[in-house]
Order: sequence, then structure tokens, then C-alpha cells
Amino acid sequence: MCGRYTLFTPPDELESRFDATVGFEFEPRYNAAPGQQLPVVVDTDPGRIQRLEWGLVPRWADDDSGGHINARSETVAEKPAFAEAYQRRRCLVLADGFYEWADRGDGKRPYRVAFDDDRPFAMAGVWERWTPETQQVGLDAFGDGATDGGDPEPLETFTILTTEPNGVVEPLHHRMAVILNADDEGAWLNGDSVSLSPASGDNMRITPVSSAVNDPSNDRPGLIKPADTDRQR
DNA sequence: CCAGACGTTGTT
DNA sequence: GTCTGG
DNA sequence: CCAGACGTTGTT
DNA sequence: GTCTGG
Repeated sequence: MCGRYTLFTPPDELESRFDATVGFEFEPRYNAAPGQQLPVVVDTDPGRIQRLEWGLVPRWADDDSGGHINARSETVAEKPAFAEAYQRRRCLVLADGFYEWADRGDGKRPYRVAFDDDRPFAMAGVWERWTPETQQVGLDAFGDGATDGGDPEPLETFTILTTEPNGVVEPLHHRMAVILNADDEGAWLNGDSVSLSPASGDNMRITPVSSAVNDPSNDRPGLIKPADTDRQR
């Protein structure tokens, strides 16, 4: 699956690659984690790269906790939590690698999956807008009625579709993110039917990395450095 | 009809 | 063990 | 995904 | 909101 990824491609390269402009202060990410605001291209505004929160909260959810970070591509069209987003709210989740954890004999360790040249790609995503229930004020005996000011902020979230692994990822894991064919990105945003099959493993590689990746508060270039599997306990 | 769930992965 | 936060 | 918390009352 | 279970 995909629960952590990288996006350190410089913003000007992302802009030309995805034909969209970056409208925020872009910081390279070596350990993007669920719950964070991360760069995506949404269907309603495909000329912009903007940030949404990773972890889809359905429109009807009672609260904004516990968003869904992944959706199975095989069922995303039918599941109540995703069906409407799949039909009408798609996005490209920009990345240049993702992490998978695997136990190869001596404990669970992280690996980075990426293309040989670290080129950026789009993972298939769907997004949602959740608006907090507007509070009824003035009925609460102890409420002062003055603390709740303007309109509640809508929360925009996204989830990443998963599929079976290709030959490169298969030794690590039995699920992986859907990587769109570059040619399909526009069609995906457009609501058309595109291939959500596993990307070919051609030109992809896995690299063992430091278990410093485990802690989401670590986010620095050294994280993608190859780690010696044997030396690292 | 209303009530209650609505997700994935992995692990057992 | 299970939930929440990042 | 992993890391870290996981509780209450009352007092400062 | 929409689907499933009772």
C-alpha cells in the first residue's frame, strides 16, 4: 500500500511536468505522512498544484478524525465513502517515490520504491470536502454564544488508490499505490475510465533506507540514502 | 420502516 | 491491544 | 505507514 | 448521502 512517500522534485520541474503552477511555498518532502497537507492537482482546478490533507473524510462523517489514507481501486467506485468522489472529485497525488515496510528476516525495515531517475509521477487519488456541522448557538445554559464566530472552515482531504503490486514491489508487499500512466493523467481528472492496473516495474527500483524513516517527524534528504541492509541490525 | 455503518492494511 | 496524531 | 498515548479530579 | 441489516 502507500502510507508514506517522497516529493523533492523542484517546483519548477513539477510545474512543467504537470502543466500546473505551484501556489504555495513548496518544501521538498522526504517523508510525507498521513494527516499532512500535501501537493495534489484536483480536477476542478487542474492548472494549479495545491495542498490537501492526506486522509479522506467523507462528506457525511460526524467528525474529521480518522480519514482514509487508501482506497482499493477494485472497489472505489462502489464504496459509499468513495463512490461520489470517484465519480466527481479526482486528483493527482504528486510523488517521486514511496516507502514500503517489509520483514526480510530481521525485523520490519523500510524500502523506497521509485523510478531509476527519481522522476515524479502521479498516484491516482480522489478527494472530498467536509464541512463541520454548523453549531446551534444560544441554547447552551453556560455558553456565552460569543466564542463561535464566522463560518466553519471546510476541510479538503484526499486518499490514494491501491492495486496489486508489480514485480518490483511484490517481494515487499501485496498492495501498492496506483501510478497513473502519464498519458492517462488528464483523462483521470476528466472522469474518464483509465487503467488502474499496477504500473510496469520497468525502470523502477527498490532501495533499503534507514529506519529513521519510521518516525514521521524525520524529514530530510538523508532519508532516501541507500542503507546497508546487513549492517543495520 | 428506522438504525447503523460507511475504510485499508496486516495479523491471527 | 487499539486508537489518535503526524 | 509508524509512534505514542491510553485517565480523572482537582489544583496550580 | 447511501447502503445494509433487522
